[in-house]
Amino acid sequence: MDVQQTIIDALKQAGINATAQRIAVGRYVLLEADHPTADEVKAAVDKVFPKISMATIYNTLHTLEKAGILRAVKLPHTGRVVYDRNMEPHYHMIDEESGTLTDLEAQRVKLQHELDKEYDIHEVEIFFRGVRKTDQ
Amino acid sequence: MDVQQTIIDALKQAGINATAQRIAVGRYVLLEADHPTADEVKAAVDKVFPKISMATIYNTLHTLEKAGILRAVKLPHTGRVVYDRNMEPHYHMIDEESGTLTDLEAQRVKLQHELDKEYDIHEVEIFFRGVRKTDQ
DNA sequence: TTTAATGCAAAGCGTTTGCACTGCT
DNA sequence: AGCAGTGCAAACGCTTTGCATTAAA
Repeated sequence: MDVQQTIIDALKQAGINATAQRIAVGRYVLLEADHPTADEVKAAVDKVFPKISMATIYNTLHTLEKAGILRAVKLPHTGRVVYDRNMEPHYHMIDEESGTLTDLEAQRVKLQHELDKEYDIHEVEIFFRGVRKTDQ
Repeated sequence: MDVQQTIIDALKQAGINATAQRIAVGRYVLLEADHPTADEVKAAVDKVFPKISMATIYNTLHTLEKAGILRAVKLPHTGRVVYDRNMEPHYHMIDEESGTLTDLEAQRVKLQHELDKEYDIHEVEIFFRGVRKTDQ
């Protein structure tokens, strides 16, 4: 099955009408990209689908979010939004040197607290910030 | 010792020239406020010091940040910046009902991971999101 | 034909900037 | 006079909006 069809199926499964623009955006953010900003999505999609408008980029990203197959992450250092196709529980490492954002599977971090006594906790967001050690 | 003098001393200690505007802003963000936005700082300071400009608000907040006596926190749900006078290591709880931000002392949350093997970690930011349980 | 999706341009919001003005020293 | 601090207004970057146009069912 080709990539195009994979995306069309994914969109349909999510209840999203698979238009050409949505397929192009979906293909990039759901299969190819790694935490892109909206700009980067536009730049990438433009190559394949010139003249797509920023409004459609945002519309589509919001549609994917609402459908539960994409997540917007607001970065605390820049304040910018990046899009994350990893829908599993996970945290983020921000490499201060490169600016790169890396996913950390939830099981790599153990959290202990007694906040449940006071709160119904719906989500825990963690950003680690640091630099990758030089391998030696 | 009165409040005014406390702030003047705090500013001087931080190497900041204690102008009238800075005292007004400092008094609010360092003593009175609880995670205010820049707007809220302006609104509060305006009562005491009408016609202060947004530029001066931001200038002063940045000056306090650079002096290490105030911290800017970018909220992941709204993307807005709030100012935090708590300079001890701590995390944040966002009450989804009220929008309130509460500090959580670092020792209330135990974090275990082996990321230090790969990274020099400079900071860990945690946002808990949930609602306060109804006392029963 | 009537509904959904798109594209454009304008507006919005919070923040930053440039620059002239003020007021201490 | 010199200089840090201030205020205004314009610019900024990203995102959202309104609305007319197009494509699709």
